Amino acid sequence: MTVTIKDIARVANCSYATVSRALNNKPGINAQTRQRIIDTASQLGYQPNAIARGLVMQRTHTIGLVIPDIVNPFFPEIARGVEDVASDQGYTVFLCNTNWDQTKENVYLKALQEKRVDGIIITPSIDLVSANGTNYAYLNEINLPIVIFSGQSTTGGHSHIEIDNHRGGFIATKHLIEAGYKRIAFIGGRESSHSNSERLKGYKSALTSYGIAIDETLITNHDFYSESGYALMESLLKLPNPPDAVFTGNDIIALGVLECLQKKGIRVPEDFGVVGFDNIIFSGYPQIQLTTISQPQYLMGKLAAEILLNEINGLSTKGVRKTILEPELIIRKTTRKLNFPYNIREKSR
Amino acid sequence: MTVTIKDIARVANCSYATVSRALNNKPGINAQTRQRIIDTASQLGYQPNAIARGLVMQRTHTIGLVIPDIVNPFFPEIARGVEDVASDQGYTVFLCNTNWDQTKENVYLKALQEKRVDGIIITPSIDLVSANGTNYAYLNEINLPIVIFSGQSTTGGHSHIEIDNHRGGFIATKHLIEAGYKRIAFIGGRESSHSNSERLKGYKSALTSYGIAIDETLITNHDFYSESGYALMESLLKLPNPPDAVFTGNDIIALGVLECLQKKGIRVPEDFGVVGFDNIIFSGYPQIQLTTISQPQYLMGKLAAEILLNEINGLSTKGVRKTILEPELIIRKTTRKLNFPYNIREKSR
DNA sequence: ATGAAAGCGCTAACAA
DNA sequence: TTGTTAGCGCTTTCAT
Repeated sequence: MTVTIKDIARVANCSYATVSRALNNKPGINAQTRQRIIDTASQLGYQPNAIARGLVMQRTHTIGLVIPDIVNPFFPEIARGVEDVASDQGYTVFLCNTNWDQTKENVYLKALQEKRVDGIIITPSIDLVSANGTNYAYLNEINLPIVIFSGQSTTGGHSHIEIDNHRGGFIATKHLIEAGYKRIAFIGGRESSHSNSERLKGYKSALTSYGIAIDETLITNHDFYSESGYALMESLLKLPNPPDAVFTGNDIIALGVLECLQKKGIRVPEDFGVVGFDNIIFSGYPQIQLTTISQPQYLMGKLAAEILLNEINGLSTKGVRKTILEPELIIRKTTRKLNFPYNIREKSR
Repeated sequence: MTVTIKDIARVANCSYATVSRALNNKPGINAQTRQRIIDTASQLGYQPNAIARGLVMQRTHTIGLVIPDIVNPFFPEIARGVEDVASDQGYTVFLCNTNWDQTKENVYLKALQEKRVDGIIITPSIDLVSANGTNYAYLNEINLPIVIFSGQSTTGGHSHIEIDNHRGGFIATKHLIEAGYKRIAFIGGRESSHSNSERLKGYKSALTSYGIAIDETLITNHDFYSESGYALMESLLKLPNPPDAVFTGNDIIALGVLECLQKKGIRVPEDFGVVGFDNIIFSGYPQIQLTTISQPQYLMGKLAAEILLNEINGLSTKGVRKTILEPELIIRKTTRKLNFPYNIREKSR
C-alpha cells in the first residue's frame, strides 16, 4: 500500500540502509547511487513515515500549545506567532484549547506526553504559584522542555515569558486616577488566573500609592468573557455608591462593560472611564477605541516558540529564561484626557 | 529513562504481551494479574508511547486542521468546534495556519501526511474547482479522509461542508437593493478563494434579478483583511460615479470599509449601506452593529469534525457527505430599514 | 561505499 | 490465561 524504504531498496537494488542514507543526506555514499535512490523514491511517490522515524529518533518535531481560550483574539495572535517560527523550523503544533477547564488541561498534558511532543508552550489556566496544594505542581512532573506563557514557574524550572502584569495593572489604574475618576472598580476574569491576580495587585498598589482606600466592594471577578463584564458592571452600578471607572481583566471584559454602560446611557469617557488589558486588534477599531494596556501578542508568541525550540535543540539551558516584557498604556477614547490637576505624588511601587 | 511495558513486565513478573493486554483492557486475562499490572504501571509512572502504538496500529488519533487565517475570528470558532469533538473522541489536532499561502499549505499537507494523521479538515486557500490546471488537484492525491470546509471537491471524492455562499451573496445584495441603495459595490477578499467567488456570483445574480446592470468598476477584490477593505473603499470613493453601498467578502473587510467611511465623514446607514459576511462575534457588538450574513461557525466546526471522524472510523462512506447550510441575513445598523417601495419582483435564481 | 542486523515501544497472531 | 515472536518503518552501529 504505502511505499517504504524497503520498496525503494528493492527497485533501486540496494539495501534499505543505503536508502536511508541517501534520503537523509548522510555522508559516505556514492553520488550516483544517491541520485538513483532519490529518483526512484520520487517515482514511487515515497513519503517518509515520521512516526517510525520518531520512534527511533525519540524526536517528533512536534510541540504542544496549551491555551485557555482560542476564541479570545489575544490567543490567535499568539498561536500565529508560535506557528510561524515552529513551521519555519520544521515543527508542527498541536492546538490544545482548554476552555479554562483544569481537567481538560490535564487531559491534554497527558495526551501530549504520550504523543511524545518535543516540548510544550502553556498558558496555565490557574496560577501555579499562588495555588497552594500539591495538585498544581503538575508541570514539574513533566520531563520535557516547557515554556510558561503568561504564568510563572513554581520551581523556576521552566522558562517563562509574560508581560509585567502587575505593572500593567498599576499604570492602567494610575491613568484612571490621574484622569480624575474617583471610584475606580476592578472587574477581573478568573480569580485563580495568574495574569488576573497580578493585574489586580497592580490595581491595588496604584490606589495605595495615591492614598486611595481599597474598597473591596468594588473588586469583582468572574470570567474572561464579555457577558461576565456586562453582568458585573450591571451589579456594580446598583451599589449605593457606584464606581465611576473600571479597570478590567482583559479587553473582552471591557467590551461587555462598554455594552452595559451604553445600555444604561452612561457617557464614556465623560462620566465613566474604562481601561482594558491586552490591546486585542478590535480595541483599536474606530468604533471601539478602548483605552488599554498593550501586549505585543504576535511577538510574544514568536519569542515563546523560539525559547522553546532553543531548549529542545539544546541551544540554551532549560528553565533559565525569564522574559518579562514592559506593558504600554494605549490611551484612546474610553478615558478622559489627563487634564485633571493632581497633586499627590506617585510613590514608587 | 522512560518506563516501557518491558519494565512493567519485569517487575510484575510476566511477559510484556500480558502487560499490553492488561493495559488495553483486552479480554482473556486474569483479573488479578491485570490489577497487579495496572498497579505497577501506575507505580512506575508508566506513560504509553503513542508513537510506538501508532506505528503498529497505523492510526495516530491525530487530525490536521488547515486554515488560512487563525487571526480572523471566524476561524477560532471553527477551531474550537473541531477541537471540542476531536478531544471528546480522543483525537488531537494539528493547527496549520497557512496565511493564504499556497506554498505553505502544500508544505503543511505534506507534513501532515508524513506524520500520518488520520484525516484532514481543510479550508483551501484557493478554489479547487474554478482553478483549472493540474496544480490544484493536490487534494486528490492524498489518500486520507478529508473534509473540505468552505470549498468544494474537484472530483466529489471528499465530503465538504459550507454555507451556501452564492445564496448568501444574493440575499446580502438583495437586502441592499431593497433598502434603496442605488450603486452597490462589491469589495471581496482573495479573488481565487472559493467562498469569495461564490459570494461575488451571488451578488451579480441579485443585481441581474433586479434588472440592475453589473458595473465592473464597482467590483474589487484584494485580501480578507480590513486594511484591504479600507483601501478599496477609498479608491471606490474616488470614482466619478461612486457607490452608495457595498457588500464585502467578509466582516473583517467590512470593518475596514466602515473605518474608511467614518474617516470620510460619510453617514452609515443613511447615505451608505454596508453588508458583511460571516457574522463574527464582533460584528454584533453595540458599537459595530454590522449588517451581515451569518454562518454558524462553532456548529460548522463541530460538524466538520464529526463527519471526518465518522469517515476515519468507517462509520460513513468517504466523500459522500455534502453539507450545505443556509445563510441568514442579520440586519443591524449599517443598512437602512426596508422602507423603500420596490416594485420589481425578485426573479427566482 | 554498502550491507546486515539490532532495536525504538508497541500490538497481535500463534503457541503453549 | 499467559508467553513467544514477528513485525510496524525507520536509523544507526558494526562489518564487509
